[in-house]
Amino acid sequence: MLPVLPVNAPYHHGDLRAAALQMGMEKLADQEQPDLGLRALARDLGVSATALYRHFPNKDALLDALALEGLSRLGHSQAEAAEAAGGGEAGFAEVGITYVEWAVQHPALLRLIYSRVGRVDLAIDDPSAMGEAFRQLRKGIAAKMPGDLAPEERTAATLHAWSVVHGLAMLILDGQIDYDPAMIRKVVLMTDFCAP
Amino acid sequence: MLPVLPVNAPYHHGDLRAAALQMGMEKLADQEQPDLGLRALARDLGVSATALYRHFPNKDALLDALALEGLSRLGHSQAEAAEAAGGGEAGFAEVGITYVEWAVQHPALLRLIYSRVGRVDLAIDDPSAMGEAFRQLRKGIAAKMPGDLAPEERTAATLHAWSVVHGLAMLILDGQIDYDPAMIRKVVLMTDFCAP
DNA sequence: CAATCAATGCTAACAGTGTCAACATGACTT
DNA sequence: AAGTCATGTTGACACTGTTAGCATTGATTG
Repeated sequence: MLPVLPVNAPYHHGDLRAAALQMGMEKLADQEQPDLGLRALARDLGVSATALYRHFPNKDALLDALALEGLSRLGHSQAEAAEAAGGGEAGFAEVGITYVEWAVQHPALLRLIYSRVGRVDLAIDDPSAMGEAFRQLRKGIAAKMPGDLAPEERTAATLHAWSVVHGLAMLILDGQIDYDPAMIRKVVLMTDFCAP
Repeated sequence: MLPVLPVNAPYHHGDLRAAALQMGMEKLADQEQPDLGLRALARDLGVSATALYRHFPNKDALLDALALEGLSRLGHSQAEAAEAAGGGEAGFAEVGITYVEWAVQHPALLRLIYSRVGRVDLAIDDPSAMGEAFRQLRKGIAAKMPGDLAPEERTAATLHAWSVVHGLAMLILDGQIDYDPAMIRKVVLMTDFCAP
């Protein structure tokens, strides 16, 4: 977290935007509840606070960018897990479990994502970002459910699965329940959609 | 939100602590994402910022107190709903649904609760607060499940039910899914614990 | 009843923040 | 080589949480 290029630093940084995002990601990875202050971040980058305004309109935009990047990484992890499990129903289960495991491994980042994902600006930047991250979930659910289900039931089942993994992740992050991989598996797989 | 007692205000407020909590609750009820600044709150109370330090050691303590009060109200709503439904299995379902509905009606407050409920200070203030709010849930789950279930399965089922309602509430609050009472019912009631 | 004292209020100040305006530097274009 | 524009800088403003020190009051004593 030391200033980058402390000596012989050229007047122009080269790629401050990327450096800021990387530094932000590191802070999010290191601390559980990092204070992503604009000034503090600039200080760690060895740059004046206002320099960041050449790359982001304001602090919110910077945090949105970090959240967007996190969302992308989460989506990739899920897709990887699904593929590794051979897709299909097993792959789908893995997507849900991966969601929770990823959240445990990146608590600050997931929290940032969810604190900003409802904001308009983020949606404007990339309307499909959320869909990208959760498309895996929806697709898997559709494949898993009986084909003759009413659309309403289908929607309910999708929301149910999504709620389980998201709620479980949040409760673990907030320290309400202990982290236990086996228990996570059990809870996520419990969503079985037995006929109503 | 105008200053209380703007004229002829006595030097001593009377019960500033209660007034601050009430004002905070009003702000939480009014705005979706209120900025509960200590100074701003004091201004609205018609009082100097530092006066609040006679009643709360710091801002965190004030927010903790608000979160604690919110937790209590949530618990009461759930207990009421369970009783109104006649207890038992129907009552239990109502507890879950009430959780989500309450979250929708008090978005800022629920968010505050969950942003602070993991903190040590809150637990120290009232170790049983969280248990109080969710005891309804656990009790209901225990009554609903088959009696011969292994403890591990029982725990998993409890976490599952908790995760569903909490995740659903969060997703609605974050604007990920639309508010639809009928759909909420359907999703919550979908937790059926069919034999594994 | 008067004196004291603790509770509760106040102002002033400090460090920190996000943000804007105005100026400086340097890399690329013509 | 000259000029332009992206990118950096300093300085300032308004805001925040917090502390120290002082003022006022209601309650508790002698």
